Amino acid sequence: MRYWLFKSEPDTFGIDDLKARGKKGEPWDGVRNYQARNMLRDDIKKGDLIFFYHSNTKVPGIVGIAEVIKNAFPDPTQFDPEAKYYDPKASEDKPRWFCPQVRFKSKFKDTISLEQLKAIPALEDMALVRKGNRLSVMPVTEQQWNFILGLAN
DNA sequence: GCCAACGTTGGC
DNA sequence: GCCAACGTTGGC
Repeated sequence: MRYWLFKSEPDTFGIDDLKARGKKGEPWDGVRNYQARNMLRDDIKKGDLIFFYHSNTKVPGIVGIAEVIKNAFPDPTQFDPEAKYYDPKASEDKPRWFCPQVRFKSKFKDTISLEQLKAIPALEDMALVRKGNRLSVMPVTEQQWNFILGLAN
C-alpha cells in the first residue's frame, strides 16, 4: 500500500464534491501530464491512500483523505470530442491517459496549509514544497504521511 | 491579475 | 534533435 497526494482546484472539484459522490467515488480524470500519468497507470493501486490537496485557492493545502477503490483504467474523457480533456491522438485501441477511481474517506477540520507544510524541515524533500513543482499527482512517503497526519485534527 | 517555472509543440 | 514560441499551473 502506498501514499499519494492529488491536487485539485476546489472551484472545479473539491473534497466536498468527492464526498458527495459517496461510496461509488469518482474517476480521477483529466490528468494530462506524462509523469503523473505513469504514476496513475503503474503505481497507484486499489487500497492506496491519498492526501486531497486544494490548489489555486485562498489557502492552498491538504484538506482531507481519499482512497483508491479501483486501479486505473483508460480515461474516457480523452475519447470524447466534446470533453474539455479530449485528446485527438488517443484511441480506444491505444489509450494515452488513465484514471483510477477514488472515494472520499475523511475531511480535516482545518486545512493543513501549504505555508505550514513549507515551514517543516522534515518535509523539505516533498515535491509539493519544492519550488516550481506543478505535478498534480505525487508520491508521499510513509514518514511524510504519518508526520502530516499528526498535524491534522 | 501577475508571472515564474515548467511542459509541449512544431519548424528547421 | 534543437530550441523558440506558446500554453498551463498555481502561488502570491
